[in-house]
Amino acid sequence: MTNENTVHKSFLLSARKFSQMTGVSRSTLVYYDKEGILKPAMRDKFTNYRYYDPQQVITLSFIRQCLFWGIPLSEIKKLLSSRTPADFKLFLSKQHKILVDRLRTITEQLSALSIYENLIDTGLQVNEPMISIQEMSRLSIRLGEENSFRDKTVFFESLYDFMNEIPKSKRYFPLVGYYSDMDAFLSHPSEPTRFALIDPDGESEKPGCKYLVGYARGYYSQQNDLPLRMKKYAERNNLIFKGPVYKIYLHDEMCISDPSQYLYQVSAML
Amino acid sequence: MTNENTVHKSFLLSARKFSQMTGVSRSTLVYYDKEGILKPAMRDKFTNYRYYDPQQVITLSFIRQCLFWGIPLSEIKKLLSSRTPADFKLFLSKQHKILVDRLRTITEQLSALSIYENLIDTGLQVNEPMISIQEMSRLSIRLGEENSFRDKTVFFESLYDFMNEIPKSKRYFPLVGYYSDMDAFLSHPSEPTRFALIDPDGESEKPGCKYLVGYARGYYSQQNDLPLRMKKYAERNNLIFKGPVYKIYLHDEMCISDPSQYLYQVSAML
DNA sequence: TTGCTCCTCACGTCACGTGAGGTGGC
DNA sequence: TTGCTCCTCACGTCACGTGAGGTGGC
Repeated sequence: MTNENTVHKSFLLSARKFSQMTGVSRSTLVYYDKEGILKPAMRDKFTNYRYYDPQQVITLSFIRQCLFWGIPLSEIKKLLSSRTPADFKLFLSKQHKILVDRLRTITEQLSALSIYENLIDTGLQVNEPMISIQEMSRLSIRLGEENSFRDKTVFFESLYDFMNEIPKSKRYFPLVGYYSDMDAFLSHPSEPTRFALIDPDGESEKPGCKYLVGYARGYYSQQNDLPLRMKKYAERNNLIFKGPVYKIYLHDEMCISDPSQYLYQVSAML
Repeated sequence: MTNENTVHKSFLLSARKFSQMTGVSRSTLVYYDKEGILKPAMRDKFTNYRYYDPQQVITLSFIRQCLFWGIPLSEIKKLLSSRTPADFKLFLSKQHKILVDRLRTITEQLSALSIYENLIDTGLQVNEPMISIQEMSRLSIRLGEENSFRDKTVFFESLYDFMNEIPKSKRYFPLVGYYSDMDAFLSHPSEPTRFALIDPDGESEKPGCKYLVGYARGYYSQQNDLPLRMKKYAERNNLIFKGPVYKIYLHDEMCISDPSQYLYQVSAML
């Protein structure tokens, strides 16, 4: 009897061995046993030890692969009991779509990350009080509708309208205030004509050309003397503003806790 | 008093409004409140209702962004209380690496998926009993060490050795049996000289050229008459085998429950 | 009174991980 | 007796979701 058992077990694997070979923890194996996902091929009648068939490595790798793809164990259980190549082909094409979606999301996230990294870097190197003429390169943006600023909640009402327009997946791109021209910026510096996002897939653009560029700190709806300083600078240097003005936050809520210290860059097209 | 309260609340947002504007559920907001992640700007003294400041939309979007990046709430809490642009830049570059890793993993998964989809498709269209000469295209593979097949557990011992050689992230690619030549395949059809994976990043290759191709069903270590049939076919047609033989499972554990029905393709280089 | 919004509190989820306490054979 | 491997069972985790039961102002 004992002999028979030993012979029988000789090609089976103990829980520890099975765990080591597959890289799946023993507690996970116990869990799969309890849930009926993967029962050991044999149980010792006296010690109740679990013994696995080498074949089961393959079932296990199937389970793990499905889990990686985000399929819940309950679904996997169904798949384990009945699958045909045709079924599985359908299933794989579903997974294919899911992975392509994930890929797109991550690519977008990486774009956003790079943009933020650049903005923060720029902000760290900036000479804040200085106003200067800069050749800036093209920037893809996503432009919102025109703002109305009807009642007292001014800034945020409009911002919400804008935020609701854009798909959720895009909301992590940095926010831009767009002013149709320098007059709009001068008369209402905290009320941009439109909101925009820096978005590599955006359909609008901030053109690449010469800009008059200044920096200041403050919260979104806060006012200061930057508009006037830029105007005076232009007058002294006989500059003429020929297009829209962009307000871009270099250091915003992502990296600064105190809203009064947000750092932004204003660039007015020349 | 009531009046003052109303005036005060006029620019604040009720829990429902705040939830709607941000797309974050109310139960999540309650949770963040309890955990001290995001406390409402005000609480009504009588009803205990939560009221949020429009500014808090921004803090919330920061939290959500971090969660998306896989940062636990406990970490986010720390980040919220103290962050400088320089800190945050470091933090972002960490996240950058994580995202690049995820991207690579998903790209690999997509490759594996496409390979499986192709194999399954091929298997569905195959005329099983037929042996034929086919021009096959090049295939990147990852070749393992030579097998020894020392004791009784033959097939699986060697398979484990091979599986342990390759990184875990690669283990989902389809398995291939590699035989150094036709004689090796004929004498030990269930004991490949080496194991291999179909892997686009593999350093070895199954060359693109003419092969004698046959199909059969059965489990990994199972034997049948395919080797002999291929040999006879070659003799009748005066074919000479000039290189290794590859055994590729078209339908394996991924799509068939019954191991005796696994479908494989054997291609012998001509 | 009814309907509305919001509250608190307890429990569930999902795929495990982590001990505590016990067992059988060398 | 000690050390080893394995067992079972209960509870924790993490970021919420889901009710149950209650409240205050129109």
